[in-house]
Amino acid sequence: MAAQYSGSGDPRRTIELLWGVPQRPRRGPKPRLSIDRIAEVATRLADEAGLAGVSLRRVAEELDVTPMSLYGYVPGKAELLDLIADRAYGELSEPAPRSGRAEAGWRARLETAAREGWKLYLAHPWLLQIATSRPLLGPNLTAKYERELRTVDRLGLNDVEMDLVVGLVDDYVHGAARTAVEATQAEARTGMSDQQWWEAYGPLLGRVVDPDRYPVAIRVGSAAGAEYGAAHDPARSFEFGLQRVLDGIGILIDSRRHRR
Amino acid sequence: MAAQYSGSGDPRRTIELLWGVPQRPRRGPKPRLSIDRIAEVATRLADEAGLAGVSLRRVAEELDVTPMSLYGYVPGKAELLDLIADRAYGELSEPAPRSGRAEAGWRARLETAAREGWKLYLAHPWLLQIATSRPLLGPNLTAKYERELRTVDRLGLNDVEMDLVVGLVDDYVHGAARTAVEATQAEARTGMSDQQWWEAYGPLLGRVVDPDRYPVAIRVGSAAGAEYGAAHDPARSFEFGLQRVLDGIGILIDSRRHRR
DNA sequence: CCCTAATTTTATACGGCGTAGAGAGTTTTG
DNA sequence: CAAAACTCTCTACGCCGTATAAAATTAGGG
Repeated sequence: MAAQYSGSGDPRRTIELLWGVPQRPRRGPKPRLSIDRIAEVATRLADEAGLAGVSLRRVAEELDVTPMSLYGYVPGKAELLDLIADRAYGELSEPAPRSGRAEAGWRARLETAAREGWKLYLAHPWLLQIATSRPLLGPNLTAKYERELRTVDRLGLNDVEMDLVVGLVDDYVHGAARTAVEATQAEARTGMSDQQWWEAYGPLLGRVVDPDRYPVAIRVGSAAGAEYGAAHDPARSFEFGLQRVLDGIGILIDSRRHRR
Repeated sequence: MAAQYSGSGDPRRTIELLWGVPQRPRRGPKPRLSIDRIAEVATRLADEAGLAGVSLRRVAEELDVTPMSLYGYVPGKAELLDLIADRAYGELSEPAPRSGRAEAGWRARLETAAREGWKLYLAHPWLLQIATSRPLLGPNLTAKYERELRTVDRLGLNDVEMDLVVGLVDDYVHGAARTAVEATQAEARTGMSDQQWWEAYGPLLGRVVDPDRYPVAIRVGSAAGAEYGAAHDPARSFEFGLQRVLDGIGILIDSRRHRR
């Protein structure tokens, strides 16, 4: 899988598309489709078969329509992907109201936000592959940013630090989710469990690897494999890493608090 | 760009390919190419034009050969991508010798390892898009794992914790590098600087966004934008996040040390 | 009411992709 | 020197995104 192209067309149209600016038709035949139905189908295809399963031709077929007719609704594939990405972020909950006293629960709130992102990526793994260069800036991704910022508002951090903290958590969640999804998909694609795979090809690997070159890797790899019952335990890795990240953020927040 | 497929073929062949197990030809004409030359060209194309710029047809053309002839060296495109990925990881330095006293410098060592990964991803952004489901397990990625594990060996962490710590750092570096690369490529693709982009489309965005819904995002976004002189400052974000991650890991290491 | 302008939808086509299959050419072995 | 083993080429299939032009459909203005 590869990060997919995105947003190559006219940004003006893209923005209008994402934010649902109504279009102005008067004269011609009434449209048989809607942007929503198109996005819905594209999302379903992506969920079922990954981004590779989303082609304009397939989407059109599902809607009983010529491929080219989609271009009346969407400037191109890149914009369609942007659209379904932002829609997917819309599955996240709305921002909690801004509470008065923020001090207490920042960690629980930030943790919840991170876990929601994690779950979303596992539910729609293709999200991880959609390149959001030019930060997408759809309504739902913006809402996610807003929600995450609120978890660290009024803690003594300045605005730039808030942005950095949120960026750190997002980067970590994205990276961890990617690892998890790849582990999952490997099993789905090869039809072998981790254990089967290692039984089948471990010996071959053993014959080819020089153990003197990778002593720690071999030791740790086996220990981890034994403990997980697999090569990885993505959920556990995520939780472990999240706690460390939050610990690190906690140090920063404490230092800012004591300074006041 | 999309996370690209990887490793769909026979794992046996893939492993042999990655680890350079010599093939056994006796009879036929001598090969006009080599796996190395093919990988070299593919890497160059990826560096120049991203993964999308790598096609077997283009690689073949560069080598003055029919596309199909490549199949004599490589089982398919997926394996070729696996191959150039592992080769790229080979640009990283060799593992430092395992020092006797490890206690002191774990933080500097881990920091260096993280920064090397970061630099590698910026040098070969397509690495971020190659899906390493079935953890690739080439010699150079294994060496990277070994090297990173050694930075946290003999600090009181058990083997599983060492694996988790290294995984955390890798996930974070990957996520942060992805963000950085996307920001960079956005500028390259649109031919507009961040500033130009915002000047051109900011007003449109302002007309379409409900400011009551995103108060904190708007405040923080502007503050961050003003400070960075752009929408993001990826290098600064990376350094900031890395320090927080290391702080968090430090807490864990301290707690384990005191327990002994 | 009908013609015309605006709009949607279709048909066809181009150039790209990965790779299957069959055959031609080349080298070594018995 | 023939045959086996191997490399390489040719052709072809079914995908892809989308450019272009023509056909079908609707609404407004005279």
